Amino acid sequence: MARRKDHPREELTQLAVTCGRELIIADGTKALTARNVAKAIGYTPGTLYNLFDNIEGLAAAINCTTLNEFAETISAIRQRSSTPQKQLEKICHAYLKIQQEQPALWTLLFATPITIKSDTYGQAIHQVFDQVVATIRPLCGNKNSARQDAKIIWSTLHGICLLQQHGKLDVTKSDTSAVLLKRFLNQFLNR
Amino acid sequence: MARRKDHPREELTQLAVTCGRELIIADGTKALTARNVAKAIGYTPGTLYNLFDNIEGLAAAINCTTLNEFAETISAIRQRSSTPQKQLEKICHAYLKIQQEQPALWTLLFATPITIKSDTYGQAIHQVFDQVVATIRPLCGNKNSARQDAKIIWSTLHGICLLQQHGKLDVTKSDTSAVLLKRFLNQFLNR
DNA sequence: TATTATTATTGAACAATGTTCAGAACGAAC
DNA sequence: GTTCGTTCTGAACATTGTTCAATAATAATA
Repeated sequence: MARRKDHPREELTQLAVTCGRELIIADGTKALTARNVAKAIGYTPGTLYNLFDNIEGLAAAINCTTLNEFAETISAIRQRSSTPQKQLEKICHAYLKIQQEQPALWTLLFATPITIKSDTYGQAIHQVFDQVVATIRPLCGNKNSARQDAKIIWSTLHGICLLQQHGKLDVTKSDTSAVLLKRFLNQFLNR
Repeated sequence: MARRKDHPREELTQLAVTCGRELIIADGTKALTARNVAKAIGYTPGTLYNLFDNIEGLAAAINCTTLNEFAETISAIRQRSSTPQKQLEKICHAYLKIQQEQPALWTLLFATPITIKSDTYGQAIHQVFDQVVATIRPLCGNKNSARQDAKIIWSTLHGICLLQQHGKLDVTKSDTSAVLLKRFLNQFLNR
């Protein structure tokens, strides 16, 4: 039996998140099973249910780390880049990059239904989204329309990546997600 | 035992699709299980695997009917409405309407990963999508940009509905999917 | 130090899922 | 009536998530 307090609870939770993440990166979202994760952290399935309400709780925790990383990336972009427009473009491309480089993590985050009710999760999303709103604000008239525009841009990013993922609708060389994004931003912002 | 040829194969397939659809409408996508459908059509689970490769095959068949209905709706809109712009608006609202009135069917169609490889499925999608392209074409310069714009609009519709579904990012009364759609179309098309 | 209390962990169990397949039931053909 | 080819069954298997009484390990206490 694993020794008690080999890992304090907080550390064990973090370990589960890390191992779950690696399982997903290695073998896709379907690899995130209770038994797989338990084995990876050297415990039995039951222990996971001391750490999370259910397996969705673990998924949500993994998504939070992805979101936090993205929030960091955005923060760096906003500090470095010059104009709001340039910042926005880079943020959008950073979004696309997540899907390109970590498709499985992106899938868990944005293409897997998470029906959980968690403040932490909502906060993690807003740490990303609110920065998008703030970046757009100078490009819009008032605060309200900035939120709306942010939601629209966010939605479009989502949708473009979903098209990309399914390989449907011939997202071929000429219509890559980057091309679609560029066209969208041009037409949507230059008005 | 159910009698042989009580239903010819084609009819039985259709029955499974219809019953599966009703199960989904009644109890959500999670109700689409092999045993549930088998029970509903008065057969045993094994029989379903004579009709479909796997349960995803049934899901795909159900999605095809949803897509075909949508294609019909679009066709009617294009015949009745006046300008291409007006047509496009109505098509987009018809998309939103599917999610509003049949959320579970919409979820199966657009928010559930279907990894199947089927010509029929691809055709059904294109029967919808190609009409969107055709509608947009008069609003664009050339054919290529029409396809790109159609993909962008399609993506945005997707994304807006996903926001709506998750209830994330405060899609409140003031920022309904209809409001976001209107703003998007205005800014994206009136350039 | 010995005993008790607390807590973490196990591991076996349950229900529900998709899926397979040998064999039974059936209709048709001869 | 016998045979043949389908269709359908229903029991099985593997995997899921999830629970929970029992147990082992530590902490607290006498």
